[in-house]
Amino acid sequence: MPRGRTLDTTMTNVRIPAGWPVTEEEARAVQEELRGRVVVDEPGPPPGTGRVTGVDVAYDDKLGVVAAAAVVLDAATLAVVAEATAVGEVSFPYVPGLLAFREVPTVLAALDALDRDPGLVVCDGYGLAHPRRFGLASHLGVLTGLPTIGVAKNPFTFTYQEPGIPRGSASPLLAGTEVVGRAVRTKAGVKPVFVSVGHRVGLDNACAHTLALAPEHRLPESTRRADALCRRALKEAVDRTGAHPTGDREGTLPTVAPPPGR
DNA sequence: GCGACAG
DNA sequence: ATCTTGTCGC
Repeated sequence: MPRGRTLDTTMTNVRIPAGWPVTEEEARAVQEELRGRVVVDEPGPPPGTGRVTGVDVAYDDKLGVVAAAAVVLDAATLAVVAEATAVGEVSFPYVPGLLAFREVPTVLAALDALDRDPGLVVCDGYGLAHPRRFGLASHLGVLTGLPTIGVAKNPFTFTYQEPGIPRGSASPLLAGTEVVGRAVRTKAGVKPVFVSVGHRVGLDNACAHTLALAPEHRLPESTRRADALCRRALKEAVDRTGAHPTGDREGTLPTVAPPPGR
């Protein structure tokens, strides 16, 4: 029984929820219905206090497997205080604008498996910066009630003026003339990250958190830790149950518990 | 109609 | 996201 890490690390298996959208039309209808529940009039937790949790997912599309990780950091020190992972079956294809339907079930399971309150949740993707103003971070926020923000690596379909070179420079992220987020330079001279509000957090606070979480690298430590953990979890899940060169190659997804007998 | 498009 | 070796740099 390998024990590599020091922290309590939970691992959960996930099935696609009954009634989960199957078509793009159904998924868009769900977004339209949930978008009204996003709360945007709260400033959110002050940066540098309490806890911040990074979430991310990794895929093996060939096997239809997805792994999610949630890593809880102490906001003041950025020390890891808790982690959890979940593995499941891919619940939706990648469609721009419908990313949440691919990630939400497994991410929710990882968050549920944590042994303490996540605090602010930082997503790899967008919140209000979305075609229907309901990206992954907002979706996750509405479903959990937790404050969330989105920090994306690409501008998606939005436009922005290049921020100044120094770390901390920023410029509006625009959908036409509407401000949907902010391009934030977390590292001098390096491509900015794209921050948007998810749920129960203001944009200024979301950007302040992002900068506080990225003192050294372009991406927030929360995202970096979650990214590394979900990749590890995916690899371990595939190594453990996936296709062996000569072994049985029955559809043995990690979600299917090994039959007791037989 | 065609291409672009978070991860 | 993922496919992929070595290589330059702190």
